[in-house]
Amino acid sequence: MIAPLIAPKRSAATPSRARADLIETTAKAAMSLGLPKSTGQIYGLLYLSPQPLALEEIAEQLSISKASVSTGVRELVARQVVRQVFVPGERRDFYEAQGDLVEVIRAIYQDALKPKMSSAQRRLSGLLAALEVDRKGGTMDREEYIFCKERLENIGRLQDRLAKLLPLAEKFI
Amino acid sequence: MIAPLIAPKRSAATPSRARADLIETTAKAAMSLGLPKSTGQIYGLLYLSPQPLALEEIAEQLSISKASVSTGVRELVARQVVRQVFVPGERRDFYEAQGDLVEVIRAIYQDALKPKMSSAQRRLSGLLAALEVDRKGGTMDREEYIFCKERLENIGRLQDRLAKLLPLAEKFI
DNA sequence: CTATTCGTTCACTGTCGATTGAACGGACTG
DNA sequence: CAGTCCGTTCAATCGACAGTGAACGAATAG
Repeated sequence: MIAPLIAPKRSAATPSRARADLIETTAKAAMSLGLPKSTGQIYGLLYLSPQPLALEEIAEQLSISKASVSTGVRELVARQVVRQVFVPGERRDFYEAQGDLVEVIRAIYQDALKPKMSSAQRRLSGLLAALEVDRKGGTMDREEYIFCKERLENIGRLQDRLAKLLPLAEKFI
Repeated sequence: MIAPLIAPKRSAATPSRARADLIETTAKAAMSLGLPKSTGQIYGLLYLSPQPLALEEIAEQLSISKASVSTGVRELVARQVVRQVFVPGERRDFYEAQGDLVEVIRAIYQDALKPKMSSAQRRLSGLLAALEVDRKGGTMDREEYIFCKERLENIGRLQDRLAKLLPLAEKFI
């Protein structure tokens, strides 16, 4: 391939203000959720793209490496926040955002929050068991034992209420 | 001060299994919330302590530096998750955990979630304004404009529903 | 007034993870 | 069968941040 004398300097395609701003916003949102910044950028770009985008197009427009896009997109697809779509006559993979944000939240809830809730329940049982061991073992005097048991049971009550609230909230949204 | 020939090797006070487990749990919880691990450990320790603890006692029992405890405790007090209590006849500062976890959640909601919601509302308005600029400026064709506007308005609708849900959830808990 | 006790601040260090370029493997094309 | 085109993986790099030790300042005790 012969490069033109004066490089076109394609400054990451159309520099739309609104797009740039949303991408910045989703990037920060991703970071505050503990996800890589680049992953948030990818979702922001796709969310405002009428057509599905190929891996390399995403990398170009965001000025990040294909490698980052590859891993980021995989994460987003796993979380059902981005879909891979087949484009006839194209060999590359194309991606589009899950536009319905309610579905996004629902997916996060099912895949992340819900499992955490039940694992937390199990862990609390383990803690109460460990507390019994401590009492029998004489590591803890009676007064202290009662205090700790009370506090641990408070956690349990909160978990129960949260477990009831979350499904309700899911319906409300 | 003269050190004893054989150091007592005080292995961080009473090694209660239940305490150690809860501390590990709160440490992980803190990390998954983007807070330092040590901050979570501090709250876990205080949550199961019948008496308020001094700064140095916390450092000893957790085997972390006083500096870490100082900053961690400050953060926790700012979030109203730990209280500083006055102990008569003691010069040192003592701390105890806010035992009512519902209050903890309420404080987090008031100080973190609620402000984020309203800032998000403002940011969305800015995005819609930027979109108008893009249209007038010819950066974006009509079809694309309509698509983007639709998507941004979807975000707005979701924000509205969340803004209604959160206060409801607060009452339910 | 001097010495000691406490807590905070600050510069530094080590660690962890996001990002990248390069190499690789697989699938289509000519 | 070469020659591309794509996507993934891997080692290396870089930056950010938690954690530490030491120095400092304030408050109290002797």
